[in-house]
Amino acid sequence: MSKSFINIKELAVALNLSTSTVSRAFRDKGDINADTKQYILDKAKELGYYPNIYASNLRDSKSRTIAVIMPELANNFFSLAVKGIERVAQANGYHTLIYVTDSLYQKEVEIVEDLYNGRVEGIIMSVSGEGNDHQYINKLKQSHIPLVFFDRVYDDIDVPKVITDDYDSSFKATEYLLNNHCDPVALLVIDKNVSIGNARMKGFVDAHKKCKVKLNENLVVDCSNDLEESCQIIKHTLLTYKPKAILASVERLATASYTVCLDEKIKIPEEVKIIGYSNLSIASLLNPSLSTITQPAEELGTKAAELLFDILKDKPLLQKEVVLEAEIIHRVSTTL
Amino acid sequence: MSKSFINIKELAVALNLSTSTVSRAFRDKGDINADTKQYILDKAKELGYYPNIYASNLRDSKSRTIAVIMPELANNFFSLAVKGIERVAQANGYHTLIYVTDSLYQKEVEIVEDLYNGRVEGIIMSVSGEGNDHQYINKLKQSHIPLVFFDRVYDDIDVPKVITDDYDSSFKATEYLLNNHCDPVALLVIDKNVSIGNARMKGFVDAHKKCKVKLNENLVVDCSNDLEESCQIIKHTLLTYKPKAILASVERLATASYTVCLDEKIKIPEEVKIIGYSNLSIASLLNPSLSTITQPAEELGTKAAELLFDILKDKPLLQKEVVLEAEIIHRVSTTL
DNA sequence: CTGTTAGCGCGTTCAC
DNA sequence: GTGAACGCGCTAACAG
Repeated sequence: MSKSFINIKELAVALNLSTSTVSRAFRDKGDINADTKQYILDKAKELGYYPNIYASNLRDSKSRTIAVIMPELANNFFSLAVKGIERVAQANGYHTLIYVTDSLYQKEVEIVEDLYNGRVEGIIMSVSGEGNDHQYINKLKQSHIPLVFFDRVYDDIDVPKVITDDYDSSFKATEYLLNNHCDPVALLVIDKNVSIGNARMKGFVDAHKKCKVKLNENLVVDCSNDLEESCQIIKHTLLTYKPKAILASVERLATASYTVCLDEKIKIPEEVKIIGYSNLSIASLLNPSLSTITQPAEELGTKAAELLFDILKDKPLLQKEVVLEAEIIHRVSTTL
Repeated sequence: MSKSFINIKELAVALNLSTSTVSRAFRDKGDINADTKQYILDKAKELGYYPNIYASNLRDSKSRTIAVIMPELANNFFSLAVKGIERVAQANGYHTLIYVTDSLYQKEVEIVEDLYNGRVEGIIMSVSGEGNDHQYINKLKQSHIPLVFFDRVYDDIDVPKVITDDYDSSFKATEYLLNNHCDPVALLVIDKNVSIGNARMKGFVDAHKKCKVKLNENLVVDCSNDLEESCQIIKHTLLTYKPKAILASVERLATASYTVCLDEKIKIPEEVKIIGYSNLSIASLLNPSLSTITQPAEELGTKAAELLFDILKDKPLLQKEVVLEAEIIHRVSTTL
């Protein structure tokens, strides 16, 4: 840090008091005369003294800082989630570090490893590396740094999780489509292996079973993080398999589908219906208005942060897993 | 922080070496035997030793942390900007703290004051409190903590700024509308006093002068941070003054205008044209597609972060003020 | 190349 | 109610 102008010793000298007395003035135990305390505080303000946070951290083994690690930030879902987290942290007098992995497992590992040293008291994470080794997470336990997952989780790691019931929402959305003559329906995912993609896929598959509709494997479509590439894949799917409906597992793929349909002059919802997981506040302003499965993103973040602070405060955890409800909102894009 | 299992002393004992030798193994000066270094690193890994970051911070007066302070996070512009900042920070081996003020001046002051103590080496901020006292910013200088403004700035504070030419883009957009028989045109702002709102208003006013169109003061409309309230205000403006065009100074007000027009069955662009400052990636998917003035949000963040790191590295600053260009994209909502 | 020593700034004993 | 002294964990001098 850039050196603050004055430290406790200098302030003590200026006040003709001991450093311990000065220190006491900044803590809130009644072990100091009210007058001297005020005297000290006034002088401190005058001289611009602020206790060095890192010395305190070292002394107390407390950093009052948490970390949020997520695959991306610049999207409606994650920025809302972080907003919720930051708000709770601020309310608890904590600071919030953010780390974006760009969906890269290796980056996630590096970031977490950089946190073993105690920089933060706790971590809230939405994961990037399902299908990879997760042992590095366990070292966190050794360092006594609590971890809470939200939305995208590792099922094989036993930490508190805050999620929405992706299986259920996907199942319901798919069932709705199948029951309304939208066979075949295509599922667009980013990564089948990620917990989210996985649950949403299972719901999709099981809805087919329930509706006794045979599923064409080619209609579970792995897209890309790259928009251009995804559009190509979607276009190919649309032209080749002519699905009557699309279920997009992330917002980006829903809007990409719109773009493709616009380009290819495929009419929504007449020729293809579209519904997608999305936190777009203006879904109703799209052309046509987009049907959405909307997760309570901010609440997810809030809840995850609250869980983390419960742990930090040694409160007994009521639930290891919090499942919030997603809302399915049918708009014009799935109108029959 | 939660105590890491083992400290340097214990590791040194386990290795039968001195702490300074151990310390050297973790730094990258060539002042240690390669073999002993490897020996130490191996043992460290085995025992799960990680240098305590706060002890290092204290020792070196370096935190390798920066702060981002902004009015809001959950919107396209700011989340993109933060993405850019975080990326640069990560590339420099720095950590990024984020703070959201909810556009509250008082919160901004509290947050900044909480940073005087040297928690961070530098601050990147988009401000919330134009029209208030900014003296508290100057204390940062006393603490030698560099500050860079982006997008929303205090003109009376002399620190590096990364902005777009809001006056220019607003002028051009307004001029376009006035030259195409869209008189009167309404300007929607959140806060006339904020630098952004101010520059965008000046451009708006001056375009009227240039086009020799008399400006109705009632058509510079102060909206709210609350969506519902803003819609009411916009509706009132639309019904009372019947503007032929709307220039929305922030994305939220553009989409709110769409919502009002949808509700009131006012046709865009036939009855009213709409253009807005926006980073919506799907502006072209709206009904009708939205004309936008788009700022290079991520680049703004990137540039601000680069400037800050230049300062931290004592590089000479080439420019006190970086002005990036916004792009005006006309779509259907301003079609004549 | 390695060990010894002396703080970084603060907060908490324990005396007085 | 206040001060002296120690140590949190680490690293930079300095010596050897």
